[in-house]
Amino acid sequence: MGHTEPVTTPAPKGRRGRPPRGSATLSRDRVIEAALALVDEEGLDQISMRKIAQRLRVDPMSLYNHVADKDDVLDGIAEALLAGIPAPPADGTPRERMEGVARGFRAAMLAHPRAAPTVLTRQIGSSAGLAPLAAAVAPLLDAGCPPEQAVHALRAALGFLVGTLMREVEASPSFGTDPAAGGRRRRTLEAAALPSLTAIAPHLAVCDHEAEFEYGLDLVLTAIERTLPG
Amino acid sequence: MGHTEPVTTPAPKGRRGRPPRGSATLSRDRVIEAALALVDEEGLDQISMRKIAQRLRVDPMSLYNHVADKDDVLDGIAEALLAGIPAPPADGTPRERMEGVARGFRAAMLAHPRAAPTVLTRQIGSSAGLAPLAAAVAPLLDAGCPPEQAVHALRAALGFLVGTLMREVEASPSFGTDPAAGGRRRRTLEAAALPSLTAIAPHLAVCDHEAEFEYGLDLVLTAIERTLPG
DNA sequence: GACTTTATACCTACGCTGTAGATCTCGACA
DNA sequence: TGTCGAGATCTACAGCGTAGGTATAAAGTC
Repeated sequence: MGHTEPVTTPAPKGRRGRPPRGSATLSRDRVIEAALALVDEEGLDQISMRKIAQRLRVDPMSLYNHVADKDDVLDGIAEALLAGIPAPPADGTPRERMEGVARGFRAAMLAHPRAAPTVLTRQIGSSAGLAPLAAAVAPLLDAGCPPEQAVHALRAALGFLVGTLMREVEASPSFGTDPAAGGRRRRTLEAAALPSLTAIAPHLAVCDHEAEFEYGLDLVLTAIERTLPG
Repeated sequence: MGHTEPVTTPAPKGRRGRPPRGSATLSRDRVIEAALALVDEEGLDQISMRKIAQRLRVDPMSLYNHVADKDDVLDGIAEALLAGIPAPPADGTPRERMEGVARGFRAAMLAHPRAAPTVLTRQIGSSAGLAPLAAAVAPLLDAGCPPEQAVHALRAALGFLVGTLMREVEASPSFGTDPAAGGRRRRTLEAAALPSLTAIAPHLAVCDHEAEFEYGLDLVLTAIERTLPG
């Protein structure tokens, strides 16, 4: 019960000014780390500059010494997630290498599902995503694919990845996956008048994300493979 | 210059209570229509209950007689967009019919690009999306595709659609499309150290969304077609 | 050592947000 | 005519992002 504080007081009881040398100082990385932890726990829409500051036991305005604004924090979170993509193996068939990048990307997003939309739903201004991008094109170019076509293929594949991962992290339309898990009033697909829907309804009700991902990835990569010369 | 009002006053100068018979009354549809118009003009992140009310010349709290909360408004916008998908032709090859649904979906989203994320980035609790869904599966089932596989194909295709449209409406990672258009500090892909990137950089700089969409759609639908029996 | 500069922390305050709760006023039904 | 309830307004609150100001100690300069 020791000392009692007004509960809203940050921490070092109002000591102002530059912190003395020994003390743990703030930094952009610490801010973003705290923000990410908060997102993991409470969700993207629940974070606020004030809560981040509270977690760091610091005044909210102090954050602005290390971060431009809230948007900058979200950018930082996105960078952190992208940095979590493992470097893919440089050997193997082109197909295997592309699968490696795709799976690495997926794994990085699923490591922080609630934060994933920072990557999937924003323009990323950072260069953190360039390495995986390069790793994804390289196999195509190595296989003799003309650059222009490689870009087409890349965009198609990225489209699939983004859309599919959005569904996995429940940030996207999903029709019937996981009843009761979705927000609010998830109605039970009364479908009725639409015969083709009643035919597939039972299969819509289940969704093994991993299997679904692999199915689609195979579809897309096979299609891309077929456009390669030779 | 007639009558001057404090500018923040809604409209009928504070008349309280149930509106007299002749006057135009509020309704859920009117609220959502106004909200959609506002999103079209100012963007999703700029709308607020207060601005919607102002546009309707009504007190902010009046909206709550017709709408549960702000989230409900966004749901309504999503429904409105989905309702804009034209009914696809019921004849033609399976391929043509699926293309029809996909293009209709795209057209409906591009009709309100700034509102599109309400559809693309939320779980939709409404049945407004069921008709297009049914229209998309029907060709597969008609072609003898087993229901389970049809669902896999559907999910893969939807993933591609969502991801690609997110990029088109600039709500998603896009690497280098349309320089200067993107938010804030769109850096010029200094890439440098990554040779495979410098090889494709010029092609990353241009992006014809329509062509890109058709390329990917062809890729995906061809792949799906190949899994059909016969 | 003394003086200045600079980085970093805190504090106050503003305008905006979503919305709970109370109040008023009319049309509709008894 | 009396009562009721739907639908509008008004007031108010807690929370948000952040502009602007102030204090303090470290680092740089002589």
